[in-house]
Amino acid sequence: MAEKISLRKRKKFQARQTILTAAAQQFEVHGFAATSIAGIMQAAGLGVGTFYNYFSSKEEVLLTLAKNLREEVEEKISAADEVNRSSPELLERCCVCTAKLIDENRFILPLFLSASEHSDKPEQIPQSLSPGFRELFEEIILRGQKRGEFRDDVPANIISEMIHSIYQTTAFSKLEISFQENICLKVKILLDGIREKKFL
Amino acid sequence: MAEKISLRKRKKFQARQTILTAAAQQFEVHGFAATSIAGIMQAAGLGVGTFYNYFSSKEEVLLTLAKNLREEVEEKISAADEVNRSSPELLERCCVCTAKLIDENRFILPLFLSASEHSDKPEQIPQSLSPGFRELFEEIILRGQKRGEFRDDVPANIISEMIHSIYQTTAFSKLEISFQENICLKVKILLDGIREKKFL
Amino acid sequence: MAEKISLRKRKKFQARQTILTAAAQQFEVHGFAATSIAGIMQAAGLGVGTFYNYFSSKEEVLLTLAKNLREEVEEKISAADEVNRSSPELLERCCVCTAKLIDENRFILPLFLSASEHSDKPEQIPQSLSPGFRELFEEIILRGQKRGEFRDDVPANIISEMIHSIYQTTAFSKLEISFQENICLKVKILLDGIREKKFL
Amino acid sequence: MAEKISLRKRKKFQARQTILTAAAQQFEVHGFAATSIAGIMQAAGLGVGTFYNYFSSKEEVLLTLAKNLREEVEEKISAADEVNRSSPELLERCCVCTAKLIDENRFILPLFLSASEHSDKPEQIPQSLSPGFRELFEEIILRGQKRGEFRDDVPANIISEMIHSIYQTTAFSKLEISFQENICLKVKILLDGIREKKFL
DNA sequence: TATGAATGAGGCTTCATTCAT
DNA sequence: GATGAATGAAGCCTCATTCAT
Repeated sequence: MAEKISLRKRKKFQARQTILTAAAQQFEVHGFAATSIAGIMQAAGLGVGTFYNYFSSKEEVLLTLAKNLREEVEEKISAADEVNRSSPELLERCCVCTAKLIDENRFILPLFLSASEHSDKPEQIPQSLSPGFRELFEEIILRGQKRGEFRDDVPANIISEMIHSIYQTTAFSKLEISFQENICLKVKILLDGIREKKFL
Repeated sequence: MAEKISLRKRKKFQARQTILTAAAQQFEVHGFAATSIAGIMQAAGLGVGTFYNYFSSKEEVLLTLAKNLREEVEEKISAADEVNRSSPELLERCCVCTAKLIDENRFILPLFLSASEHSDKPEQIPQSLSPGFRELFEEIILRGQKRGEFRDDVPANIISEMIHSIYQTTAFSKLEISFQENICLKVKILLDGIREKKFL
Repeated sequence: MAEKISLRKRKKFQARQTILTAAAQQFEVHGFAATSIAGIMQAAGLGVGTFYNYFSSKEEVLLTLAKNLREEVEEKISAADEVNRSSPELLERCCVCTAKLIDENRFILPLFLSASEHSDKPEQIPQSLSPGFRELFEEIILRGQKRGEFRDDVPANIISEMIHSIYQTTAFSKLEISFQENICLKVKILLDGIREKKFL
Repeated sequence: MAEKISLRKRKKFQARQTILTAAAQQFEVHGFAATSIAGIMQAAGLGVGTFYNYFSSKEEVLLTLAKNLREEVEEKISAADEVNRSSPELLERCCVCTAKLIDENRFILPLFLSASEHSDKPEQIPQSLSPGFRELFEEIILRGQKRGEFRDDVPANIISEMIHSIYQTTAFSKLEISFQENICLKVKILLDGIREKKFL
């Protein structure tokens, strides 16, 4: 009986996963606005009605995809934080590994970021993704500022917003350079820009 | 007769203006996707059909709004360029006055920038706005690199993309600081980050 | 004064004519349903509103075009009738010269005939064209039947309807033969089919 | 499970049928152009959106109706051809039984024939119906010409076009005679007109 | 009389959502 | 839980028609 239930749960989980994957692919190909629920479910090889057993809207799917990504990022960052490093070093590492993850799920971040502008229901797409990133970065910056490793004439939240903006736009970049390299260069500039001058 | 025609043309121009303004306001309030043509025209106090006497789609309206803004920005930047200044100084000034203009038309830039990525008719929203900005900045940066005022281990187009990203995201910022101050702080970081080290 | 009026009238007549010609051309190019009043007036180089000074609907324009054609045909047929001929000869001549006229205004007949099917206001397109033709032919046939030149086991109106049908479909023919030759062949068959057998 | 599916499929088929019937009726009453999809679906007692589950345009509906009719006609004609007959006899029989079928679906043929010429989307209404008829008749005529039963100074395709025209116009006839009788009389004339003279 | 901008009814089409199976 | 046909609201767009100039 217990097995039966767990089997059922696994199956249910599977369908959910299938939908998420199909949605991700459709979003990537057609963009958020141009993707219909019918399209997702066709790509998923499931009936339209099934969608509503798992999600209540396209927005929720996107949110879920984004949350998954965020969780992965958080995990990686936490791992990076465990070793004892200087704040600039830590920040750089975090930026690099975040870049790697976003690169692997490239479409999600930009989609999410722009979805709020392009959804019919913008209220359903809260600022719940960004904080995940931003707060993590902000914490590192704050610590660095306390330790005197980063300049403190610019608030930490501004700096983390700036990091955020780098990811966002770079994901759309048309320049002939890889996403990760592009990020690295920008992070280098930023790090040089926020390093406390007396350390130079 | 000539007056008659000019009167009519003036009226026609006015109607166009009315629609643009109403559209801008609706875009700002509801976002691009959630704004319907009927909504725009209702806000404009005109019949739905009238829209099509002036524009052929919502995208075209957005494009027009954006083009108008870009032209203003270009003009200001050209003016700033005329005086002889150091590249960092020039860049800062341009950033500041661009910020001022964008601030006055805040909703347009982000809308445009994201619309180009995620409209149903992306082909109708070309990259015609951004270049206007980016190329201007890129030129200044290139000049500064040649003069040895800016670091040249990071390509100019990456840097101008970074500036671009600052405007884009800051326009969405939820932080409790004015748009222009926010931009100023970020530009300060960026300038410090790209200044040639030997000058320090 | 009289001249002024006549000048005005001539002008008015001219505008009307311009519209008719433009409409004919547009109908020919785009078909009846796909032609808009705006399109006609643009082709005519006149303002949209002007249309309503002369006609009250697209249907009326078509009707006018058709009526003009019919009048021409009637005239020719009357002329042909004046000389004394046998009925078959007369009928053949009439058919031939009708074919010639229709050929010169090819688009009108088929347009008219099908417009009744494709207009939103079929009630406005009466059977007022066909009678013009049909009655003329019917008269000739009736006379021929009375004289014993044509078989009379088939009613004259059926025969004239058959002639009518020949024009109608031949105007649409995709066969690689000229309209007039095509008509001639069919008329030959018809004449052989309706000739009183005792004359053979 | 299999039954479930078949039940649903049966229902789906029924809905399709309902729409076809309703469309046919609406076309007959209001004409093709004046019939709206909303009108069809209201007549069908179904929601507007449902239409698009089955057809993609009014044109497609018409095409389907016409194809159905053509198939029926072809079937009948093939059957008539199996017995050994003289060409004139065969042709007459075919004409008669075609007339019967068209009579039962009177509105379809003319609609189709004219729609193909004057729809907004003429490309969607190919010459796929007429050939069905015309080619069948043409074959019979050709055979008759080879056998010396029909005159051969008029090409077979002209003659079959003439038969075609008879059906087309007679379907619109306002004469006070039944469709089938009307056709019969005209076919009699045509047959007399194309019979090889030496047989008389 | 000529104009053409304004109008809104009306058609088309999409699609999220429901619900009977 | 899975299905997919049915639904109708809602958006888009066209165009005949009006009317102030």
